[in-house]
Amino acid sequence: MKQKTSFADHVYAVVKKIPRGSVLTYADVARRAGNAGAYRAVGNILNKNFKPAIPCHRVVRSDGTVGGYNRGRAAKIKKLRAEGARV
DNA sequence: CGTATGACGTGCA
DNA sequence: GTGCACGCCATAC
Repeated sequence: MKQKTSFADHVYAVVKKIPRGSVLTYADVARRAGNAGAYRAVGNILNKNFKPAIPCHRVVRSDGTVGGYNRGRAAKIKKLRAEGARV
């Protein structure tokens, strides 16, 4: 069957399902996407295929640090803090 | 196909 | 606790 869903599509689906006030790590997203260990690709895909419908700002590093954001880490941190995330 | 890149993760000094 | 280097996987060229 044609795999219309690439790893990136899974990542988007997972990130889109992140509830407000919760944050997942890149490793977590990669695990849910079906490719644990591909946390490297997760960040890469989000960075190259950023979508406004995806709360990618809820994806942080395993350390709890924000990491990066196409709009600026400050905006991401501010958003996460507004939701109650610890950054 | 091979090389280069990256919003990462872990280990070590 | 901080900084540097290596390794990992997917995507782009």
